[in-house]
Formats: sequence, C-alpha cells, structure tokens
Amino acid sequence: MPELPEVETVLQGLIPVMQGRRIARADVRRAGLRWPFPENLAARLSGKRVLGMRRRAKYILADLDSGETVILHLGMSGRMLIGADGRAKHDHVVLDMEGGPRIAFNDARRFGMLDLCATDTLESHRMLAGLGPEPLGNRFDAPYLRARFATRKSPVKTALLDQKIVAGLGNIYVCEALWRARINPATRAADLDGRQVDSLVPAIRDVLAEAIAAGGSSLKDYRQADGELGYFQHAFAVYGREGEPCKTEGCTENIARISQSGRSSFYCPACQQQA
DNA sequence: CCGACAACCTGACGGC
DNA sequence: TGCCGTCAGGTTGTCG
Repeated sequence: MPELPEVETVLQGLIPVMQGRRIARADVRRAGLRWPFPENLAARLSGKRVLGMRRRAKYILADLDSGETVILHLGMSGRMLIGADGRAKHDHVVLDMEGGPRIAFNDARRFGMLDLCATDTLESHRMLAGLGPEPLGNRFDAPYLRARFATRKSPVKTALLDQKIVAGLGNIYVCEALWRARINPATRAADLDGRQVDSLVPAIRDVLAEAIAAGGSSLKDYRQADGELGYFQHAFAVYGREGEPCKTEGCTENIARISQSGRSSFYCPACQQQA
C-alpha cells in the first residue's frame, strides 16, 4: 500500500496524536515482522515521550526522549490505526498514548518492520544508510539524475525503483511519472537523452506532490492514518488501467501492461515509445 | 555491476 | 459454497 505519499499521509496523521506525547504503555504481540523486533521493545517504548517525528524515504522516524529513535516501515500492507481497540486481527504492536488514543500497527502480510536505533547513529542504520536523495528535496535534480543514469544500463523503470538512486518511489508512482514524462519503462536509463532525464524530475515531483495533497484531504475526512490510498487512486493515469484508454488528450491508444523484474509496468504504447 | 527470481506473508478476486 | 491459481503498494538475498 504505502509509497512515499501514503507514508507521508500516515505520518501527518500520527503527528497530532504522538508528537510531544508520552507512550503510556506499549504492547508487543509477536517477536517480529519482516525481521525480529529489537530486544525488550515494549519496555524501551513504554513511558517514553515522543519528540520529533519525520519521514525518510518510506520510513517513519520517531525520536524518543530515551535517546533512541523508532524506525517504522509499513511494508506492503502495514497500517497505523488510530483509535483502534488493539484487538483486530494482525494488530502486532499497540501503543497507548498518555491521555490519548490507542494506536495499532496492523500488518496482514507482515512485510513491515520496526526497529530502534540510538538517535545519534541513525544515519548509519542499515535500513537508512545508502538511501538516495528525497525526490521532493533539493538534492534531487536534473544534473544528479543525469549523472546517475549515465552509466545505468537497466531499464529506467528498474532504476527509478532503486532506493539508492532516489528514495521513496514505488511501483505506482514510477509508472505514473514515466507516463507524465512520456518515457517507455523498458528504455535503458543510459539510453535516455538529457531532455528526457530532465523531464523526469518535475514529473516525479509533481505526481508525488499531487498524491500527498490528495492523501491529506482523505485523511482530514476520515481522521484515520491507515495508509489507505486517498482520493488520488482515482487519478491514476496508467497504474491498474490495462486495456483502458490513455488519458492523453487526443490519444486513442489503450494502456498496456508488461512485467519487469517481477512487477507490473503500465504504460501507453503510443505516448511512451522506445527512445 | 546487472537482472531475473525466490523468499517473506495474508487476503482479495476470478474461474470453474 | 469451495478450491485453485494469480496477483498485490516492498525489500533482501542468491544465483547466473
């Protein structure tokens, strides 16, 4: 479920109920998800106050007053249920906020992860070290992407999914960004001309920004940071639209689907031709 | 270095 | 109603 916009939406939902507040009690229901939880997780969360919260790539980070930072990843199906009773199927970690709601980390497929790391060594944590720049940040620009793509022989689709090149994109938004930039997903990154690489930067920034804006409005309505796609799913141009008409003005082609490294890529064969 | 693929899991859906 | 195959928003590790 969660790519960068969904994670950002979840974060914005968690901040009002967690930041500055104390975790009265933490209940840890299993030994781990994708990886084992850290030792004594419940005790290391219980009674701690949450200081700053922020997002890095698809990770949510929460600094605690104990000098540790919570590192949370929602995987494919992870959700943060605010105001939950904590007894739903797949509620794995439940937080009772002091004077506030109960929050459940619910994850059916258990691909999510939760770790703790000393705040002052966070950057070298194995999950965070090596991540590329934030696509919405200043370090992600056309010269950077040109340099990274210059020697990259893999398909541009694969390159954009590589979190070491740019951190936070997933299958949906890579498909959407490539459609906006009119680039075929199978084109090798190194074969793109400079103008095409340049056009990817605003395509990526715009689609993410629009999705965040849509997620924010859905959050406001439902007051639930559950990671569900917001209204933006109705605005997908290509993702999940195999056989449906391309949304480009005047284009009569239908959206096609191919498989690349085990994932579906959706694109318009007319608008996104091989370089 | 690269890419294809399996692995980790549950749930939803279509076909029969 | 149920059984089966397929697919799903992510990441890591192995193998060729």
